Amino acid sequence: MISPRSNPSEGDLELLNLLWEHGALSLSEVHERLGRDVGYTTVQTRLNRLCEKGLAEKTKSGRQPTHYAALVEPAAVRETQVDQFIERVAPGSVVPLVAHLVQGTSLTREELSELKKLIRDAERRHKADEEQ
Amino acid sequence: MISPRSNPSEGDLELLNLLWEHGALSLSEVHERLGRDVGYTTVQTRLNRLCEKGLAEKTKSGRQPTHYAALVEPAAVRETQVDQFIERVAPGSVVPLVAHLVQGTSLTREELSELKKLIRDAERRHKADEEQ
DNA sequence: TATAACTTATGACATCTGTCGTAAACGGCG
DNA sequence: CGCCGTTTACGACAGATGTCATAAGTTATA
Repeated sequence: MISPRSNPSEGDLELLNLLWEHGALSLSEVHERLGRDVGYTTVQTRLNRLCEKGLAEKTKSGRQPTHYAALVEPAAVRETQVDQFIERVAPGSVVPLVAHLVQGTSLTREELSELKKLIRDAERRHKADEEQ
Repeated sequence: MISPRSNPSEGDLELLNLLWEHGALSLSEVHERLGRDVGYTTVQTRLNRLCEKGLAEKTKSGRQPTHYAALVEPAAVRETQVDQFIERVAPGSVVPLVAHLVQGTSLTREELSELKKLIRDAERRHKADEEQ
């Protein structure tokens, strides 16, 4: 895994999410898929800065327009983001945050069972630790 | 609840966390409690900007130095932050993020039970909705 | 090939944020 | 009263970020 030279900004993540979802994209493809109404060269600048930060790279093949490919893994970036977020928003108190998430109506039944399973696993690990 | 004129930045949250924890503080008190090594007038500027944003206010009583008091509730701010965070970091997929939290953070047994209860409640609400 | 369409390079600008210096205002004490 | 430490006001600056315009280069096609 290449280490990025700096943290992705909010806008960087907007772009990275697209590259993660669709794979390498050309400037015009990114511009299309950005739902928002933003200038073409704005997207260009932001993609280039993404490269300068080591978060993406330009790949050229034949006479296709340059494509931009993410250089960082979604899971890794997101985990770092989560950790930093907790640190700055609610130092040392995750429960209320998760509570808000779970109470927001968005979760499906499947997601709820997944979470339940995660918690059961965590409890098991807890118990195992105590028995040491 | 007063509505803030803009979103708290990362640095704003650092200050707000202090004001939420200790109540209204004077500039020098904030400066002390900020563990980091940062200039006195830096803290001054940042506290004043917090006020300009409608996130805090100056309160003067007698000949005490001015105190800064948060004007927004921690829970409300944090919930907004969580929602925005999810939207930009992992649009529409909370589970992996919560997974990382549950696995990475060392939650106590009590916290785990709380979470379990939250999920049970959410499942109940889910079921109730279906039976409509 | 010439022209239109698309792609790319550059430079510019405003705002936000974190950082600080300088200096004025204020309050207590000798 | 006059000095000194504290408090406050104000302005400045740099870097990050989002925004875009202009123009040069490239590709496809009529």
